[in-house]
Order: sequence, then structure tokens, then C-alpha cells
Amino acid sequence: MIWYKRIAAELLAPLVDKTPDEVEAQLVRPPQAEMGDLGFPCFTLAKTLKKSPPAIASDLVGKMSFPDNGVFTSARAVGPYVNFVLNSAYLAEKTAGVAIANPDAWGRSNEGDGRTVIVEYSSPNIAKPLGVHHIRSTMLGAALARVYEARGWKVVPMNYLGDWGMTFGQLMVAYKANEKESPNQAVDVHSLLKLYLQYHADAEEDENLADEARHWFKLLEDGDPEALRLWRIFRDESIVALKKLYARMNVHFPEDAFKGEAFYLDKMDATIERLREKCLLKESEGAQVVDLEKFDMPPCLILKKDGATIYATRDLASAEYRHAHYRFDKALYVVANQQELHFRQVFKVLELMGYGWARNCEHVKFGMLAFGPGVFGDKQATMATRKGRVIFLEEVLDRAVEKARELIEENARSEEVKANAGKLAEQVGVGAVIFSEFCQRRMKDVAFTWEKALNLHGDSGPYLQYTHARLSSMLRIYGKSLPARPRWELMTHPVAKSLFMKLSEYHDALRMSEAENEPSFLATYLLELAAEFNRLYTDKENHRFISDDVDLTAARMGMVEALRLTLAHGLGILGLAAPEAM
RNA sequence: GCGCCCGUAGCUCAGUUGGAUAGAGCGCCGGUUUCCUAAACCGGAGGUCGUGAGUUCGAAUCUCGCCGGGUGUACCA
Repeated sequence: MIWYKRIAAELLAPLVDKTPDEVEAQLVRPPQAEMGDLGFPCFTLAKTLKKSPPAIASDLVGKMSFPDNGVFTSARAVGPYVNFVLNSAYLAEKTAGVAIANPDAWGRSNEGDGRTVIVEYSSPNIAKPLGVHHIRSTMLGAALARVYEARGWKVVPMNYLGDWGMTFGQLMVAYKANEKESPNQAVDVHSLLKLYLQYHADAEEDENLADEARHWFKLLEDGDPEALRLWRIFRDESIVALKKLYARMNVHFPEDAFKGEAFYLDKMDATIERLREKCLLKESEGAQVVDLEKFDMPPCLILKKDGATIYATRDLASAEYRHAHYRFDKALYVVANQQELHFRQVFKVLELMGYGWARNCEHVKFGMLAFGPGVFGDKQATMATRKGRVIFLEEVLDRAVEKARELIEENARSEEVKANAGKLAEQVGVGAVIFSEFCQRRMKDVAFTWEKALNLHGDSGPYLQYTHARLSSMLRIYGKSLPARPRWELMTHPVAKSLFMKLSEYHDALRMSEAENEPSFLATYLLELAAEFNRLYTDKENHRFISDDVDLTAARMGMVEALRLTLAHGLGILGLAAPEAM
């Protein structure tokens, strides 16, 4: 919560016979700065006090006094509201002052108290390149991991790769078919995709291939050396490509985070045994299930009628494994909406198994990505790899970088920027793509369009980066170190005060992002912060940052540095670079 | 049928633990650069907040019904 809200609440509470918590919950920000900085609505008091809200507001104002140099300078009744006016200098010191005095602590909190959170995210099916849609889980999860980290949690990232299944049998069939002609096929994600497409094309004509694929998958399951060898190659090459792409997006999984389906294969027997011991398994239509009728859900399938396991079985085993190894206090599954029922079932079964920690498991779901009009035809289109309706993430990144590069070459005003054009284009282009993921609440379905993905203007990643570059540039021009005690009281521009208020909300934006698992809150906050600064910055008739007034300039530079720190920190959490010049 | 999600400006979305005249970006129209970055900024046009009721001093926000769209509904994940 925001500290000055608390102080106002404590001031008012005894006067209105309520607890500070109750009062705090009611405080609002007035719609216009001229009305005041923090408002308390008096409507609810009207009944008990038998007076009109405006009269109550006036009475309350009369009962309060404000010391010099305190948090608030005054309060006044504006209609039915008691509106507090913040002491601008005090506010500045508590926000910008705190930020520049200890930059490393800005944006950090120990509210997580060292608790452990597992964040499962990205989790692609391997053996083909990442598609654009993978950006959702990947960026959401990576940002959440960083939010939790900044909030004082110990974060364990997990990438639950789809690295097992019939697909590998199919790939082996295609690989073997090619082996006669080219014995030493090079394998990478793109050739794997070709094998996948080749198999499905061939299987259309030759119905024996399906049996062959099943055969190869069976060999793999039985530990056949050749099948295992191929599987390892396919998997290793996939991970190499993944890591390369992740690195471009500032996503870094530690080596032991890549625990895919294959990792849990040998752990499922024990899970099934525990289910049996607890008498949760029951036969139904030849399969083994956990009945969830009492909870208004279809049964959770554990063993298919052919005795094979299924994804619920693996998710149960992985949850058990993770709790045993990491003793997590919270486990986040950043997985698409569609799997809502699946996770509800799995969490319920964990609960029925007697695991109290089941309620600390949370499905962080998100809406689906489809292709908007103009991408594949003039209507919305869903993904379909086999029909060629895919866009690879790498291509999106490359096109964005190319577009950024063109813009840089048009605009570059210094040799330094020109010399750095390559690196900068990468930061800006990739930043634009990443940021587009945070432009809406995660539950919204997204229609991919090139226009949106490549947006370098307006509410976008590059807008924030540009603002950061402006701030950095100003500090370079100023060229002096910042004062230990800036004279904040010299800054009287009304926008400056509202910027300090905005800065005071930064920790709250992070707190809310954590509480709701919603990084878009942070993105929205950063856009508002940057917009407010740009408004002040471009008000050149009334405001210049660097002037002959040494003290005033120093104070302004203090604010500039605080803004820069906030943008840099926030961009970092979202996974964007914060260039010093562009 | 039932579950979950979404419905706010022409388009894409903020605003949702109820508060003062509903905001931004894109697009459209018109402006701002001898000046610390015009990837920016300012102004204008543009809204029955899907819809009907209810709760409340007060509803885009809460409750219920309805409409539209998405998605899921045991042997794929």
C-alpha cells in the first residue's frame, strides 16, 4: 500500500470512528490535481451523523491541523470529499530521494520473505521451432518470475517441455526414410519440422506408416538404443535452438529447469501406487480414473484402457516431485486457458491425496492467440502447423528488428548511435514484440497482426525505451553527480508533483502484478509514468530541466534519475532492454 | 446442455477489492522542431461502458437473467 494513504487514514480514523484499515480502503485519487491529491468520500457517514456529506467534510477539515514540513500541507472540503494536499517536497524526498539514495533497492521488497515459488512456463512441444503463440506463456512466465524475485521470493523456473510422445515415433519414421539417401542428416529445429511435415504427407498415402510410428515409439519406450539415440539428438538440438531464441528475449532457464514429460516417466508408477493406496482409483469403461463427480467435474483419467499413462498422471507426478524437492510455498502454472478443467482436476486430485499444499498450486491462465485478419486470409485464422498456418517467433523478432533498424538509420543523430545500430535494433525490435504481450490483461484473446507486433510508436516498448534514452541523455548533458540532499521544494511545476505521486505508486504496481499474477499492470504503470514525464518534458515554454539555477537544476536531475531508474527497473522486469541512447 | 473466459470510441485496449465530468494508443482532421532526443507533444472529431433488472447515497466495476463471441466438456497435451 502507499504510505501516505496510511498516514491520512490514521489521521481520519479517530475522527470518523472507524479503523485506519476501513478508512484507507475508501481513499481515492481525485480526478483533477487542483482538487487535491487524496480524497476521502463522506457519503457513508451521512446516515449515522445525520448531516449532509458536504457538511461532514467541512467539519472534518476543521478538526485537522497540519504541522509544517509534514506529509500533508492541508486538507479542504471539496463537495462531499475531504481532499488532502500532499507536501510536494516531502513527497519528492520519499520517492525520488529514496530511489536515488539507494538505486539497487528501488523496486525491491522483502514481502516475499524468502518463500519459494515455482513458475512453470513456456513449456513448448519440442522438435519444431517456436511459433508466435509461444510468446504468451514465455513472456508472461518470465515476467512473473522476475516480479516475484523483486518481491523477495525465491523463484524456481520450470520449463515443462513436451519431449515425449507419438510425435517422436513419427519423426523417426521420416528420419529413417531419409537415412538411405543421406546417412548423416544434419538435425536442427527446421529440419525436424520438415521431417514432421514429411511424415504427415507420406502417411496420407501409406497407412502402414502409422504402425511404423507406433513401433518406433514403442522401441523408444522400451529403451531401444537406436530409438534413444535419435530421441536424444532431436531433444538436444531442440533445446539448443530454444536457448538461442530465449536469450534474445532475455529469458534464461537454468539447466535443471528443462524437466519435460520424459523426466517424469519413471516417477508415475509411484504416483499411481499412492493413488491406489488411498483408494482413489476406480475402474471406469476399462480405464483407471479418479471420480470427481462430487465436485461437478468429469473423472480425472489416470490410466487409459490400454494401461498407458496420460497427461494428468504426469502432472500429478511432477507436482509431487516438485513439492518433495523444492518445498514450494506456491506453484504457478503459466498455461493457456484451454487447460482450465485439466488443472482443476489435477489440483483436486492432489487435494484428495491429502496434500495440503494443493491449494498453493495455481493455474495462471491466459487467452488464446489467433491470427488476425490479413495474416492468413482476410478473416481470423487459428494456428495449424500442418496446413502451413504458422508464424515462427524468430521471424517476428527478425522483422521487428529490421523495422527498428530502418527507423534508427533514419533518425540517428549521433555517430555513437549509428555505430551501435545493430545492437540497438535488436533491443528495440525485440522489445516491441515482447511488450505487445503486456499490452492487455492476460485473459484476453489476442489476434496477432504484424501491425501490432511491429509497433514502434505510441503505447509500445520502444516508447518506454525512447523515454529512458531521453532521460539518460539529459543526465549525460548535465554531467555532474547528483546532490545528496536535493532541494525538492524548488520544483513547483504541477506536473512535477504528479510525477512524484506516480513514482510513489511504483511499488504498488509491482505488488499488484504479483497479487494478480498480471504483469500488464506494471506495463500500464510504466506507460503512464513515461507519458506524464513526456508531457512535462515537452512543455518547453514553462519548463526547462537544465538552467542557470544550480539548485533547481540539481533537484530536477534528481527526479530525472529517479524516473530513469524506475523505467530501467520496470523494463528489466518485463524483459526489455533499457538503451541509454537511441 | 453445462463449466470457464471475453464483451468499454471506427480498430486494439486501460479503467474491475463501488466514488467526483469514462481514458490511452492506432486511424482521421489541425497544429508544435534556430531550443537539454519529433520513436515525442498539443488540440479536434469520435462512447446507450453488449442488454434488462436488482443492490446502493453512488454501478463500466457487485448480484441475477438474457444476447453475442471464444474455449473446454475422460482415453491428444
